[in-house]
Amino acid sequence: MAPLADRSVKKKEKLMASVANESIKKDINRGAWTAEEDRKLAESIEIHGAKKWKTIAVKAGLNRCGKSCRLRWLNYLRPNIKRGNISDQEEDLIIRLHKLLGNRWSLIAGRLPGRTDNEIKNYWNSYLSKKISQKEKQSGGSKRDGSTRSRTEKIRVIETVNHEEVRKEKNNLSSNGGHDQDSNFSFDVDEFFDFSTDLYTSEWVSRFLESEDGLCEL
DNA sequence: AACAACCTCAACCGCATCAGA
DNA sequence: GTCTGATGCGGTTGAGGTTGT
Repeated sequence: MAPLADRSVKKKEKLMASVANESIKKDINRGAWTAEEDRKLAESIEIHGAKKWKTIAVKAGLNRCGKSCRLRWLNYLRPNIKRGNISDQEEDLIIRLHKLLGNRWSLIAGRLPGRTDNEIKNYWNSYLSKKISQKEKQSGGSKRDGSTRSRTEKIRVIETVNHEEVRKEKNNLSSNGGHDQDSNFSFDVDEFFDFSTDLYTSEWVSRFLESEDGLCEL
């Protein structure tokens, strides 16, 4: 691995190279937030509300883009945020919801009060994905050693497994209702379920979670 | 102790969607 | 209808910390 200083230089070069990026043209602050910036952002949101992020950034006197402010607020400064130590129950819920919804992190986060989509995504990518890989290895599913995969590749594998599991879940559910049990049944979760409204998703997920207790074997 | 390899998580990027003009 | 700016989301990156040799 390249030394930290080298990596930093490379990152800067990469950033400067992307001339099209508006924020760079305007010489906007990037990287880690300072306590002072956090304070200014929180104050500005208190006054203007958590909307119009560009305005909030300007009014707060922050040399940041609106997107960056929004992300900082949602993932770090927002009240009632739970940090660290994801409980067994939460972990179980994440696994079950991911099985159902795939990488829809915001929807999953919506079912876990105080948790952010970013946190759940990170937790999945850094911890749960490995747990599932190990589980797969134990069941003799993969010929290749999981440790040799790149992270992106690992995620892809999980996604594939996930879609297969979702299909099975739906077959199970539909068979309960006396529907098609054909093993060649092809299922597209996006086509079949309308995720366009949170209300629908929320209701459906609740019913799913109530009805599938014990389905997760991890 | 020094270095490399690995891990975690905050932050960024690009794209899609939405809302208002 | 379409253009434009704002917002939201998922994928990816990389700084800094931890662990292994």
